Amino acid sequence: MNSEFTIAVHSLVLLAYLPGRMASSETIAENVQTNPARIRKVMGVLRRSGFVETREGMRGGYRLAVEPGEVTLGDIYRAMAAGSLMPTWCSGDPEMDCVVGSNMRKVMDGIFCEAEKRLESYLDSVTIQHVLARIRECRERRA
Amino acid sequence: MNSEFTIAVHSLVLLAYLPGRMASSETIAENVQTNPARIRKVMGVLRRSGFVETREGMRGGYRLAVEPGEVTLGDIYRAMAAGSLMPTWCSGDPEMDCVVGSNMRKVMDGIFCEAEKRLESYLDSVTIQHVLARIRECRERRA
DNA sequence: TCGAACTGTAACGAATATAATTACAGTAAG
DNA sequence: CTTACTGTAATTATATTCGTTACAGTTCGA
Repeated sequence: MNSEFTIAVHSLVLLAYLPGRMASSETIAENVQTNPARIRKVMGVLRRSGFVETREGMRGGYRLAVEPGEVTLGDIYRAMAAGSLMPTWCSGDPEMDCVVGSNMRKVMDGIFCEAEKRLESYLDSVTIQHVLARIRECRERRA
Repeated sequence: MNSEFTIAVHSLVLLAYLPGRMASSETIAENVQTNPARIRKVMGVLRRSGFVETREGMRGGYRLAVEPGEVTLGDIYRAMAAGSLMPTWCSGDPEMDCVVGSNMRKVMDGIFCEAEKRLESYLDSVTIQHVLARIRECRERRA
């Protein structure tokens, strides 16, 4: 799994936790524990997908553009990491003689494709709101 | 996803396609399109998990030790690539002050863990026999 | 209108992960 | 006792991921 997915989820949850406010890439980066440029790159994708609004210039930053209960991790996955389940390395070769060697790639593609559907369908059952709620549970359990 | 998983599935399907016979690491490597040392490494794991029998020395090699209809891709996944869904890179830091930053890691862990369960449950529904059958379908469709 | 505080983006380098190669000791068949 | 194998590890090559730096463009406010 792509770690940009994790960053995207973390950032959106943080924005949901700070409703209305603009958070700068530096603020988010500190919370996520990475550098601001990486955050800006991820947020660019989220902006183009309509999940956040951005404002450039002084007092600019990022703000959630959707209801936390309306965005699922599946939506974020599709925007950030679609196809990440399939390994880059593929076995076999369609040009070879053997039935197994020549068709394995296509068959495995189908399997990974179906596996990804299952994964997405689970991720679709979890919203940003859910994630934030789980985080708040952690706090209560500690208290 | 780990590409050793793909190699393992491919190898086992090939062995199921060549029932009874011993296949050498070189034969398998050619079919998979990689090098024999890599195959031997993967087969070592499959042997320790009981999926194949190996014989060293002349005319040695690998042979399926189980019924193709009895081994699922889930079994292979657990042997070869368990935990591969979770990214190595983690966001946040349990030591920090913010509720979000300090708990995100644990919450995401839980989500990836559940996602992996779903993935495994799908992979458990596909056996080596199924994969081989799909490959044979490719041949028939071509004819 | 100028400077400070931001985003957007790309280029580069460092660190890490993945795959190929090579080597060689051990084992079994003939 | 030689040949054809596996088992395993070390080394190198390659690809990917992540961090860093840089800078043009934008907006706010003094």
